[in-house]
Amino acid sequence: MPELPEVETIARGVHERVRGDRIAEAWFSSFPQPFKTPPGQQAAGLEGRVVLGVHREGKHIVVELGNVGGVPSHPFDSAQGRLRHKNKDVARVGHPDGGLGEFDSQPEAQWIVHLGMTGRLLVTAPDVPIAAHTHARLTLASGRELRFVDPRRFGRLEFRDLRRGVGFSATGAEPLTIGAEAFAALFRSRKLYIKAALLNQTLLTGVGNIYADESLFRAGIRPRRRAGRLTRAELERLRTSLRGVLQHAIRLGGSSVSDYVDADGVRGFFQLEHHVYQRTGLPCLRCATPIRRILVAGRGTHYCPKCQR
DNA sequence: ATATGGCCCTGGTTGC
DNA sequence: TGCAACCAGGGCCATA
Repeated sequence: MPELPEVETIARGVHERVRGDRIAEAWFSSFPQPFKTPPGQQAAGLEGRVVLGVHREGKHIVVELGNVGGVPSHPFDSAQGRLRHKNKDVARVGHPDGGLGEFDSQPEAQWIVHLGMTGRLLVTAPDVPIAAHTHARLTLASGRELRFVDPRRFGRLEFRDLRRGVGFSATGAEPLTIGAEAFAALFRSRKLYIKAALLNQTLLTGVGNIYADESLFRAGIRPRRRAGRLTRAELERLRTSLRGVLQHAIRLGGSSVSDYVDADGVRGFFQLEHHVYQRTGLPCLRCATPIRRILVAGRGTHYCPKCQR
């Protein structure tokens, strides 16, 4: 289940691999489920456009696209495509910044990918077999393909023409950068459980079930505390715990239980050392009390009854 | 306005 | 052993 750290890792990986490449052809499956924009409209908007960059907003991957007729700032050498594809250092040769630097031209459109529960965004060689539940295939000028695979179809694909509308922006605050004052204000006088509040994407964006449970454990707060009843000190512990666990997971390259696959299609199974998540009945790593599992906001919720008050 | 619960989906796990 | 029922949950929508 991709949350902020997994999506960040995937966005960075895709950025490094496809920046400067051109979308030659776009194919979409006939399932209606994953498409916020009709597939035909997405294909028409994507074909011919240049990928200026890829970044994360909340749990969304935003692909910034340049104009149809333009020349890519860093044209991809198709003969070297595979070599670059397999070696990150080589891939950086054409991109001195090597990261999420400024665009070289103004984005005209965006392709927005939400991975849902089981979505994967892969950069592959064209001869890699098509996985089951592949819903999108973008053939790139370099010869490689950008594929979207999603068995459960909880993911979403959207195309935005920036000349006709506004760009994508996440609904909630970024947990990595939000300050103490703004964080406390999010929960003030709210009656819902703090666990439910952390999952609410209109308050904070990017936090899912794993990091909600883990940050509450690290902050020593029970998931069924009412959000508005937390003290200022508890909120500050929660903010720093959340930021810390997210940053840690990003450093590890994202963590997940079963569905995370990195942009290369290589299983990036960097399972974070979860303290409570899916450790029901196992001893708490801090005090050895068995971890308890309850249901909050329809989600499995794990906590230590002794460490969390 | 705020909060809750049902629904969409398939694959892996559980239980008989 | 085999098969069916069950469970997982992010986001959206209807409802209270």
